[in-house]
Amino acid sequence: MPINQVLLEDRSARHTVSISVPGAFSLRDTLTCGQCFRWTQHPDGSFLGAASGRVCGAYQDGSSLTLEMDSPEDLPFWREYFDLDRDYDALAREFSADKTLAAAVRFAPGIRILAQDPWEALISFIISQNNRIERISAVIGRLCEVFGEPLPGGLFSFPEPEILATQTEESLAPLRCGYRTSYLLDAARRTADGRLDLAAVSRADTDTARSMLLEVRGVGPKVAECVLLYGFGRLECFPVDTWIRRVMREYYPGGLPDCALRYAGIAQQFLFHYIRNAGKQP
DNA sequence: TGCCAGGCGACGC
DNA sequence: GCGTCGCATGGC
Repeated sequence: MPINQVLLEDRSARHTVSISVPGAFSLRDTLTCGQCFRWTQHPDGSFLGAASGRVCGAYQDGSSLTLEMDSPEDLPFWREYFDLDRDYDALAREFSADKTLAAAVRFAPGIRILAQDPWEALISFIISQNNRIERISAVIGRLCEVFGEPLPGGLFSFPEPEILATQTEESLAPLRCGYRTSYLLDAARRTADGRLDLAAVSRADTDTARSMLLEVRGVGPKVAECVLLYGFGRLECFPVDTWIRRVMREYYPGGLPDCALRYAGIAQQFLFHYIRNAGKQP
């Protein structure tokens, strides 16, 4: 099975498992639909990425998903990360009560909501504001390379709050993230000194969690919603960016349909991908 | 060149 | 409370 060149060089230290996934699952759509920024695709079709200090090479062939991990004990972590144990078929049926949502699901039924690290999600979506996905990835890549720890496969960990908290606007300048630098510093310092307690956010009800995140400079309604959805698994949260605003104007002037509300965040990801990409293919 | 990007904070009213 | 504007950076 072709995983990727980088990892093959150090194969002895790695562990490969192939698992069966639902037919609709799409590794590619899941990793390239704009919810995460640290996976790269290799010419052989495999993906290489890191999350929570773990490295993963991933390759999909139909209903077979092959994961190359640091340790066999990481499998439960990656199952949860890729949300492999949720019944998305049932979800698709629920969503299909609405015509637009049904079309969005049909367009890319294999998208899954990744369970990302809260701290990484916070910083990533602060950087995402008024920015393009390619550039967000580039900035985060530099952030990890400069301030993270080296991992297998030439990757780097996401830098801890304590590391970023001791930086300055000058030392962060090489990231070229513009005016968001001060936001990033505020988030890091609050997290490092406990004014923002991500474990407490995790325990709190969603309204309380949201208000805790909104205290960070550079975190407004949209970023808070993204952090809750992608970092804390609050699947009812519904980030509204320029694309989703377009969807709302065009299809839902009266608000989201009832069938979307319970898992509005998942619906949002399908709609986001749909509005950005439908029509691009011939 | 101007416009826009997974927005937000400051400001004016 | 709501609308408008500036904001770094970079691609088209």
